[in-house]
Amino acid sequence: MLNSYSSEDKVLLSVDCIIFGFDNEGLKILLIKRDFEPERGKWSLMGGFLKKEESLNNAATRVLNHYTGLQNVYMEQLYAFSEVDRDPVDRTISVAYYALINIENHNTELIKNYDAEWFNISNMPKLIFDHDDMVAHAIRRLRYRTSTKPVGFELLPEKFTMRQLLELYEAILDKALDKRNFISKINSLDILVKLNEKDMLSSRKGSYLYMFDKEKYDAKSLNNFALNL
Amino acid sequence: MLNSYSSEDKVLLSVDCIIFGFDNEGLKILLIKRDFEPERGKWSLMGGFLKKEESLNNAATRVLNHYTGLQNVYMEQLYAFSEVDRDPVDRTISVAYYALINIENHNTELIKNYDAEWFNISNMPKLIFDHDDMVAHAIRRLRYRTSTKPVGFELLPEKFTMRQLLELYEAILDKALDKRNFISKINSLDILVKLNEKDMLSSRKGSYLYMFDKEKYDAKSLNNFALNL
DNA sequence: CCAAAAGTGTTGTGTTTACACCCATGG
DNA sequence: CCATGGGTGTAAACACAACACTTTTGG
Repeated sequence: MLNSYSSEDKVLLSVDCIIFGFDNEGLKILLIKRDFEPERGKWSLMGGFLKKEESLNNAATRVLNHYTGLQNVYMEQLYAFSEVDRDPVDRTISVAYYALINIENHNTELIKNYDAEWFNISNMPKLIFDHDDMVAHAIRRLRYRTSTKPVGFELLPEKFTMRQLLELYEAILDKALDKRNFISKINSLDILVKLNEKDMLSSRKGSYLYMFDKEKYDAKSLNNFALNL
Repeated sequence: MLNSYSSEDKVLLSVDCIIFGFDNEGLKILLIKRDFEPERGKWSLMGGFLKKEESLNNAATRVLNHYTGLQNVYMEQLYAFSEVDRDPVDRTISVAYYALINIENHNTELIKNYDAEWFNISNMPKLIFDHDDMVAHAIRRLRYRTSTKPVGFELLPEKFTMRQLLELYEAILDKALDKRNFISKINSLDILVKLNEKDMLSSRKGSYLYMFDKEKYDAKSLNNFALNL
């Protein structure tokens, strides 16, 4: 009789998503007002339970899509949170994921219906359960990941200015960066294309738009792009 | 009726441990010969199921202690593996942990009884299920962690020579390091104490023994010791 | 013509790498 | 006395950090 591990305990597994976005006000995360007990009305990450016939990655993707309407989003598994009393209702282990989205692309209708809201990471409400820990983890991981892989572009529109890119890195790393040094480091990586097109909204002179050149980046097959900021 | 999420699926959760050790032959991991079906007789990581009343960290610690007799071991959660068909017997999500132990300290009787064996990481058998992935993950994480936190010492005896430390880093990073540069980097961190005691086994001249000075390290409260090797 | 942001290089400092010889000792 | 590993410093190349002025143009 070997087709089950019959005497072992089974538990609930959930995923919780830390959804990052970026705009000219800084780095933000998307939170939802919980509409069921316990902790109804408190702010929470977006989550859901793992179904028996899906992987954790699938579950995280499903949850993200459900709340934002988005697909093909950069997501990464963070950590499994498993303190026995972390959820007062039932024993639940939660695997946290973070996602990087272009804040302009998601379905604003959808998030309004869910009572969701973007919060600046420096100005966030207290969250339920251990969700604050999850967010802290996510920010640490995002800092590491952005200095190691070109994932920052996921948070920007397809075409962006150097100023936007600079401000993105400043927001993620939470420190001021030198404009000239930053630009020459980025240029030395040789993974952007400069377009013959300017963004005229931010200044009279206008500033050039750039795009991330994924082909070029992949061709280099760096396993680590070591952006030492 | 709010004291359960009653309609959600429950699943089995297990932990699997990648146990690293180091000796003069290199970096090793401890594997066990599986003694039940399926895959009886194949090599496997040491694992066990999560019990309802313990956290994942507790479960990992319990499993490690069960197989090695060790306590107070450096362990870190790696990643949750959740492909639907990863375990043919039953739907099981497994959270991988890695541990760093001083290979001389564990209970050799115990591991003999369990049909366990140390394998050099460059010379490992194929493992069951997705355990090879877990090991690959663990090695990557160990590389990152050792260049960022002083965890390498967990793999060495309390007193060790510079040569041992050098060879440890060479084994972890899988590359040759320059002896003089390595020693001056380590010394510049100022976290070792040089003892008035030599190891006379490795050479006629004898080489000085060192200890990691945790107090000194903590006092500096570096959040990252940036050993750029 | 002026306010506001864009764009652009150089220099000093510190870090990293490459490299080779003498020392101490047990046998 | 010699074989073996232990221990030590310097110079060149490179990467990083600090720094300020000119350009453009809409209003």
